[in-house]
Amino acid sequence: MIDLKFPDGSVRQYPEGSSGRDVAAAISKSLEKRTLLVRLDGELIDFDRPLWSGAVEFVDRSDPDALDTIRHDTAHVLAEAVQELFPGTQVTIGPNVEDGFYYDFARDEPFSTDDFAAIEKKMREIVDRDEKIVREEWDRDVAIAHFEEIGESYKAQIIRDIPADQQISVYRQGAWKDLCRGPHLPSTKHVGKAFKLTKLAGAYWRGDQNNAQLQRIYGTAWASEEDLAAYLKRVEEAEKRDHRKVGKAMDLFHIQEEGKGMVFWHPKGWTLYRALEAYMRRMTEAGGYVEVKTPQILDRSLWEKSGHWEKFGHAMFVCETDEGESLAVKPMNCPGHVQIFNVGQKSYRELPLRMGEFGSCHRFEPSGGLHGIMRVRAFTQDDGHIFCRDDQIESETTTFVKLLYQVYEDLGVELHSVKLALRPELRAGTDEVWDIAEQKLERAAIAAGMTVEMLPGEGAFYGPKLEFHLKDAIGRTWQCGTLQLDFVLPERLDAEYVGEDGQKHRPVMLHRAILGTFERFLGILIENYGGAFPLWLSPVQAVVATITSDADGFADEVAAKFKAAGLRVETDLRNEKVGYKIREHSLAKVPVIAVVGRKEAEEGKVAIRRLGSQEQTVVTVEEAITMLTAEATPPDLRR
RNA sequence: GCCGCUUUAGCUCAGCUGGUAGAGCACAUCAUUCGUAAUGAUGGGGUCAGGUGUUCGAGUCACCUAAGCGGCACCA
Repeated sequence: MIDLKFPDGSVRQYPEGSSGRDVAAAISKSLEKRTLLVRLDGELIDFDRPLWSGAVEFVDRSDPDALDTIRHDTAHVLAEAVQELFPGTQVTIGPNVEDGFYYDFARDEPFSTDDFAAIEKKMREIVDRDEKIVREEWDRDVAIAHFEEIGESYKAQIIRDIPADQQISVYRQGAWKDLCRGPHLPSTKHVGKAFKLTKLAGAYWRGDQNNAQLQRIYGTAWASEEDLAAYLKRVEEAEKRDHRKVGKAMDLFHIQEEGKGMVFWHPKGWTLYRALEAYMRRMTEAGGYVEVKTPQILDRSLWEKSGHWEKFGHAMFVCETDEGESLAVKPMNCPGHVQIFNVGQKSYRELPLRMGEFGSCHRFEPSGGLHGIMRVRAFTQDDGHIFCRDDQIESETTTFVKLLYQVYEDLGVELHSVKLALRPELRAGTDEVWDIAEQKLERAAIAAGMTVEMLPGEGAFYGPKLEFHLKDAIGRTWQCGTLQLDFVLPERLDAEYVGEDGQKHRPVMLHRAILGTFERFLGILIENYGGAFPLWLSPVQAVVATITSDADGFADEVAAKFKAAGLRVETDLRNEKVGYKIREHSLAKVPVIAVVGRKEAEEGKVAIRRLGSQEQTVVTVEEAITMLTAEATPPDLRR
């Protein structure tokens, strides 16, 4: 007998070998009918799989765990459909991901998105066939031989790599079967039809570009048609906030063929950029940084010495002079900052020395990785290097994280996640140094109150790094802020200070950025606000629009007063109806429209209309200025 | 860089099975002076991304190149 504990606390005994279905059926017909999976001691298992003693819960369609399984099963249905329609296609892996799933196929012929309709149709057929999904446990050698025999070499490879002590389970749905850990739904009917294939992509086998490239089909799947429709609607809405669209519509910037990955900032975009830059300059100065400026191009020898040439030489823009010199456009600012640190003698009394630069860098990024202004070849980092002693790492980390949090809060962005990237395969520095660096950074992160996700192998070549990720409009995450601990560069570039003991010591270097790059961060900001920026960031803060030309003189007067008060203002004196002007400036996301007609001109007032509201507030010009300048004050200057 | 897709007027997009380009918005001119999300009329504007080929004839078909988009890989 097995003992099952139910959510209400009761414990009951069932015969050995009872499945979730047996137990549910004994309780009620409707429970059996709506249940898809069983949660046994927190682990999700098949409804028809024999249970063992533990705490049991029945999982129905509304459970988030069920949704993950629905997505995973949809991937299986996709694979079955594809193999039915395109014989000879090999299956590999097909996990569920956020909002959906994908499946990687190996096939000589390319798939096309034109195939999606036929595949979806076949998938619906499979759902209608209501194939039972049955778990089988196989012997490894039998499984390997079987999958080899049917030409599924990727599956055979996967089985070979499964640790010897692990059970090999195969799920059979109808005539189709797939190696899978499970769990799965009882039958294909339960997958439902709230799915849609969304995109087609190439993906390397096991994520390694030295391996074969597979064809990945992505899809989305939901528990109900309504959820699917809502999701598609959400995506559609999010796409409208795309920084490339908004950037074009608001005339903020453009990129053209002759400057791939390089941004032409237009007047409005540059105004936004400068508002952000001015804010960052104040924040970093207040944070105890000294600002510097270092050369754009430096001799190759310096990059060789720093180690960047070896690792990233291929991605650097290089110039050769007629005199035979070889120089590189800086891909980063660190070596330059060390040069400044190295001039003269530094005392321990000067540490921590926080050095900042809005450093314009260039990197020859792979063409396929470029993305709007988020991933570019020419960018400006809000870079900074903190030279400090070992015993200052923790407090400097805490101070930095505090500053970063303050900036993100001021800018209204939400931190998605913090990750700690650990030693990569190709790296500088000894393992002992890395042990210390990783340990120190983790401890400092914990001390700063962060929960961090570990990323083995993803660190910089000179040290581990903390990554601060933000989300774009459609949910992709981007690394923005970073804090990197570095024992290697000071060594390579001979940075030293005189300690309390009169001896020379190596400082530790903390590389850090809050925005990461202005380009990427502005991309995120544009998408987060959908172009409707808070007043202090808005490129055009107010438009003074006339109703008739009688008010032209007064409108100019109002605009002049706004401008004198520091507001970014434009006038709209065109011979157009006021409704037309309102529409146009609203679409242009101008936060404040000050309408003036004959009445306002006589009374010295303006009718203020805010973006997103139909309301009008009629106030004197002076009242408007007081109100708007207060709101247009950057957050750090209000404190 | 790799895989798939896309590229037509300043912008957003039509253009069927090949028969030498079209809409809306924008722009210009004229009329209209109007009270909070589109006033009307007229007009100008295109080497159909670039190239090569097939064809009597190519925006349309094939191939090459480039950029963009979606992923993958990369990301100091």
